[in-house]
Amino acid sequence: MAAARKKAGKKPAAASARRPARAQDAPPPCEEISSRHQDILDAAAALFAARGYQATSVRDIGERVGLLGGSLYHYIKSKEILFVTVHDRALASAAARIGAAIAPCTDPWERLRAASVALAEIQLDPFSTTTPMMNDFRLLPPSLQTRLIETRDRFEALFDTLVRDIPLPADVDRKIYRLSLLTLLNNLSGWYRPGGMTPAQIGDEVMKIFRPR
Amino acid sequence: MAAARKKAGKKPAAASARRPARAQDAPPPCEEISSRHQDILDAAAALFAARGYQATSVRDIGERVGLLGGSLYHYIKSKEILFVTVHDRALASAAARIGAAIAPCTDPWERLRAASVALAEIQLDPFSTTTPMMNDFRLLPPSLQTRLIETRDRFEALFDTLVRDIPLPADVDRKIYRLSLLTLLNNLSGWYRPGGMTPAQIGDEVMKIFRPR
DNA sequence: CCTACCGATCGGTAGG
DNA sequence: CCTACCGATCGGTAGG
Repeated sequence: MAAARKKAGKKPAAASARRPARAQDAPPPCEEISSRHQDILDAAAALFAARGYQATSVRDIGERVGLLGGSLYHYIKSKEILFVTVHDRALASAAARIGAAIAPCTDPWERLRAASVALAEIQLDPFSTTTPMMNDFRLLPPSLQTRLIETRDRFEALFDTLVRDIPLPADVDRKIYRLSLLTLLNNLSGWYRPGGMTPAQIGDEVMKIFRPR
Repeated sequence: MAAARKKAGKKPAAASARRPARAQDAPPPCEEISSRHQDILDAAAALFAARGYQATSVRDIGERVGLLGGSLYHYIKSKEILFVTVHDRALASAAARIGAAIAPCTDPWERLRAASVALAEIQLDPFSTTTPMMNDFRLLPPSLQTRLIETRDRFEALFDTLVRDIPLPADVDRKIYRLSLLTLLNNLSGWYRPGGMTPAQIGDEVMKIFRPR
């Protein structure tokens, strides 16, 4: 990281060099602007997921897309709002992936298993950008925290339905059950190391624990 | 937080004012030095637990004990090493508390239940300083990360023994089982809100899920 | 234990 | 989209 900053004497023009030249007086086509904006969202997602909000600077994000930090502010309003945008998109993408995974299943236990395996795969995919951002909003201002918590709660409501449908002993608290399962799956990356079990196998093992025998 | 910094025009002499005056030429008694050092460790533990490593500045810690940030460096070597010290002490204290909780139990399930309830109480105690620091070493240099992970692994080995002793279906992976239980208990503060169940009741509910019926 | 400061870095802006 | 900069803050140090 320090080395990357040291050798940054070269102009960060790599991204625009990859793009076909465009006459300077022609207005930028709408697609190019949104494509650059998309690059920024992708770079921010990867860095926030890997290092967290506080440890990611706008200059880091700019470097990834071939811009200086200040130049990002033509596309974003603030670092905080950028994080909220990235967070919302990541959860929406995760929800879609889980929805597709449970669609073919009808048995309640099969549906919960399919959703758990899908969430395990999302959280452990090294190229996924949903990973550990789900938690740790503490570094953002409280106003944004409530926004983020609302989005996360809406995402987790998916599991609310799935847990409601499974048969469980009467003395098991379904809210604790659901929160326990989600906490577990969301924090797999805290101890998972590639090379052993696959994410799908881990999801299956977790379901063994959570399914009464 | 901003308000506290704003009104800091007053000299931060509160701590030394509470202490009885000492003749300026007398050598400082050894106990006073270690007491001040202890105050720093306590303040750092509370702030690291509440805000995390990165969001806690040495000036914040100094303010809590009535010193300026730079003055801390008479007692500490660096912020990083201060964190390692605080972390080690917190885990040692937690291990002692859990050891005391399981001592009266002989039945393997009772021992695991007692340990889980004790860990839930530690993680949810608002005055405890063990809370969420167990994870999130990402902001520290890798050399210290391995130190911290070693300490944490030694702490969690306590649960290794407990899980080894319980009867479980042959197809349940005990490593996944142990890591799942620990992940769960260590992240209770992510969703727990005071006023509902007690930490002990939550520990009991979690054990219901993890105990095969 | 403070004063006074170092160099680095931060999010963000003006002005072109 | 860059240059050049703002004010704030950071961990840490010298020198008394």
